[in-house]
Amino acid sequence: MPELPEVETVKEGLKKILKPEITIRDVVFRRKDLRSPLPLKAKNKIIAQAITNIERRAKYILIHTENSLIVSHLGMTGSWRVELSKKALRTHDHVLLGLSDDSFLIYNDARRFGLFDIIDQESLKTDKRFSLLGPEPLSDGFNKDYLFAKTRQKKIAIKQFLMDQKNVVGVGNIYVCEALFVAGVSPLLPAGKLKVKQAERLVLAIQKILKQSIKSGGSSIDDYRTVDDKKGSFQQKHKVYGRKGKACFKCHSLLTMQFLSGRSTFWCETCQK
DNA sequence: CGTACACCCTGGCCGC
DNA sequence: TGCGGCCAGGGTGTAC
Repeated sequence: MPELPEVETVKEGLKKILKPEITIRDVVFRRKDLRSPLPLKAKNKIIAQAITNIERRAKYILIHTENSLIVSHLGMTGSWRVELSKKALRTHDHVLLGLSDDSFLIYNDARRFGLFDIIDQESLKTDKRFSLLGPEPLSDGFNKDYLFAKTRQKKIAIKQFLMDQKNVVGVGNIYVCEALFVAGVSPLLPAGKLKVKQAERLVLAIQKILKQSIKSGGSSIDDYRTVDDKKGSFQQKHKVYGRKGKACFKCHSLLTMQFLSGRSTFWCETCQK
């Protein structure tokens, strides 16, 4: 579910709430693990610590404290929200951060594909989860020359290439479909066959789609919610995702859906070559 | 190394 | 109304 626009929206929402003077008063883990074990022993590292900064890297949210770093990933169904009382707890609320303003920051994740970890600030550089990541799609490092060079000799489909976080981060199943449509590139095209022109159109399309979605607060198909527990609205602007058998907005032929490495893939066979 | 695939897990929806 | 099957925005481990 959450791709770059959703994670960015959640990060911005957390930033508004977690003012610099706020400290973490208490940490409660309501189960032992999500996808990986919860850092049961490391929780003392963040107790009584002030929150100093919050940033997003790829689809991860990084909450800096004075001495440590909270690493969070929303997986498919993760969310962060704030409550003023423990009476408001819901099923799948797995981590509670009690804050110095008496509110609770809560990580909820039905499918538990997400991540909540506490690491040392220095380990960020060496941590395997981060050291192998590709460039941010909205940074200068992601440009047509990079994409063209990086795709050379690659046989995998361009869609899979773009979803591989080693090549570029933050792009998931929805936005890759949308960006490929905007760029007029077939998801099945072997990455190595991409022309310079197509690489240029793809970079621009990815950046445009991601920026538009961030403005809409992301796409809420099902579970995704902002920190205020609201839905994003970009799903209303999807041109191909979820529109199998419906008319293409450009040429009116019927959109195709096919599974590609287990992920549903939507596109227009007429407009995307 | 690159690629393909199963798997982790719960819930909602669809068809019977 | 109930139930089984299928599908879902992600990432990783394993096998070739």
